[in-house]
Amino acid sequence: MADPQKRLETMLAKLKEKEMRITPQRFAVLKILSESSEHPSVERIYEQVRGDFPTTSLATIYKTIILLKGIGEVLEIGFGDGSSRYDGNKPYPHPHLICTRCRTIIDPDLDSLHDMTAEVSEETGFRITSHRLDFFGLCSECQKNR
Amino acid sequence: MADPQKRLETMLAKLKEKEMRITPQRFAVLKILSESSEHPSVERIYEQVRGDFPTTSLATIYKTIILLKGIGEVLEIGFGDGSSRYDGNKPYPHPHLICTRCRTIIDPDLDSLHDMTAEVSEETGFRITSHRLDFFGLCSECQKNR
DNA sequence: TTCCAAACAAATAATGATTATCAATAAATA
DNA sequence: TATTTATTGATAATCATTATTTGTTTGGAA
Repeated sequence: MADPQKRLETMLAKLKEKEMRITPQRFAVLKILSESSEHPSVERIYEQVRGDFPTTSLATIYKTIILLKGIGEVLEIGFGDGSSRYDGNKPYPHPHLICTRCRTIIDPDLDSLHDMTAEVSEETGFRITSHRLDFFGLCSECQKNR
Repeated sequence: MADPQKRLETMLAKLKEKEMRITPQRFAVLKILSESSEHPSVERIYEQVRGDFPTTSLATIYKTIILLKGIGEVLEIGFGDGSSRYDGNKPYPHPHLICTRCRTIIDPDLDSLHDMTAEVSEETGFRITSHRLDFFGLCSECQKNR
């Protein structure tokens, strides 16, 4: 998480540019996304927004997330099971390291990945638009605790 | 798909080893998985099995797939959306190249990936047990047809 | 071979995350 | 301020998957 304030402003600017309204509920979601490094779930965002706006509906969170996905300002990280988590700080594809026990997600550095896309593209003739690279395992903490 | 016959035998042997029954329905599912290079969906497998056993239930296909996942003989490939496809030929993690238009899945060669796991593991202290690498885009065919 | 217990199949109900619907509300525009 | 449009909140619908229930099949003991 580089600079939450700046990230928030970027997202706000993007919404304005697209002539979308910045409602209090949307603002709350954006704020949470910009400040979170934990890759929150919809449910988690929902709970936090309800802290400020107790009448907020879960549907509104979903709609806001879909909106943000649509304009490329949030990245969805789908687990193997149905559930998803969201990254509002790095909305472009990047590798994740997921602890299958405590569900922590961290973003490892991995430069070597960059060339792969070109390699695959050339090999197959695909025009590659996106990718997904996730590693699953146990974080060092969870390795200790049994 | 190296040798469907051999692959089928391997899966059968694994079931036997685990003292699980090889029922006609299960056999049909194994056969389809071993012969398919198309990475079929549950629904697709279901349709095919119904060709031979018209009374087969969708639940049976799901249960068989879950069983095979459990003993590591089939790999689930989850799309971004809810749907999944299955690979009974290479049941270990390997990269995929997915056409978002026609939903074709191919398995590119990509040796460079192998070292990544070690790199990430060392960098983060994770004990990595699995991974997932998927590229999304348009296959050459779909690039032509608009 | 017959019987029994365990594994399995089929049919269907339940689940649960996500999506759609729609009346009420809020914001933008004139 | 009146009008138009987007958005919200509440709730219903969807749909893939999972659980449940009941009846059937299987393999082994007697």
